[in-house]
Amino acid sequence: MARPDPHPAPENVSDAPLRALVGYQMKRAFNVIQADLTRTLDPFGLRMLTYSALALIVENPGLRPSQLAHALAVERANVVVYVDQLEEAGWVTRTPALGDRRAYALQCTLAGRRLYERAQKVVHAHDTRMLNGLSEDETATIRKALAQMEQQT
Amino acid sequence: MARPDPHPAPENVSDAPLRALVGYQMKRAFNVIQADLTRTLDPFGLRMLTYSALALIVENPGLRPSQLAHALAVERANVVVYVDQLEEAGWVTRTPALGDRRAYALQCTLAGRRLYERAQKVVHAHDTRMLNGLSEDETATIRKALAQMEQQT
DNA sequence: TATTGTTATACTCTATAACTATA
DNA sequence: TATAGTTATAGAGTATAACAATA
Repeated sequence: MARPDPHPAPENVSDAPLRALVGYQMKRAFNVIQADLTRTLDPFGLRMLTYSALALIVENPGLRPSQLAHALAVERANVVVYVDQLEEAGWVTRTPALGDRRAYALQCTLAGRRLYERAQKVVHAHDTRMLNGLSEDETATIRKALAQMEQQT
Repeated sequence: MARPDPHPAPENVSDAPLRALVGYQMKRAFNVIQADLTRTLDPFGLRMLTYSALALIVENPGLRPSQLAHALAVERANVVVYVDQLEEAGWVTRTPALGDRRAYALQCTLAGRRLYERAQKVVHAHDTRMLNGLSEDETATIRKALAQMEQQT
């Protein structure tokens, strides 16, 4: 007579111990947001990082790549790639910085500025959609908490 | 006579338009948390994903890889790699599932369970540290918001 | 036909190390 | 010596496509 399966597949998978971790919830939420934002920006030829880099260059003409790296909280080496892509697409220019021949001044082109303005609309709409159903107080709390987590070493 | 630099480096880089996006704040906070958790788990030979996979296997003996993929919200193909790593380290076993010769039942070993219990402590401490200074109400709000963002398509 | 586990692959994000030109 | 930009590289996360075995 056959004995019952010693390892039956669980019918209800419990992830309670993981769900208890805010860090785990953050990861899951962020993955969904990231994927959604990637789809949102794809028609513009941008990704979250190239959009962010473009935004900073539009807002801060003459920005140096090292400043951009610091503002984005990534290594300088990675910024090179983002700027390469933005430059190849004709949205950003590198011009030699006066007064320091090692450095470059980043500027957006007219096409770059216009692209940013169009993309900004959909990004903000995406962000609003993400917060759909949350009160202003709740949103403020989230902003505060995220800012604090970022500081927390 | 030299004209002034037409592209001086901005003295204060403005990232206000990006900071206005909760998605951007999420990304920054998550990067910090992720890096910190990676360092926390490194001494155990685990990463966030292998820790999560191990947790689910410990809590749900007999779990199928496809169930694990669903629970982790990743593709089945990626789960293969996590289970490979956990199996090679001797923390998890794959045994043929009775009743479906395509499937496997995942089980943790005694070493796997003990590792999980030790790692769980530091992970929970990490999570608590991350929320340091936030009230219970605020934490509850964040949990609610994150859960909702994850649902938001 | 559909599903399970798997392999192979590609793209992205991130970091580190080392190089060059310049400061 | 130190810094700015760069190149090369490696590890990790994620997704898609396609396959064999089985349902």
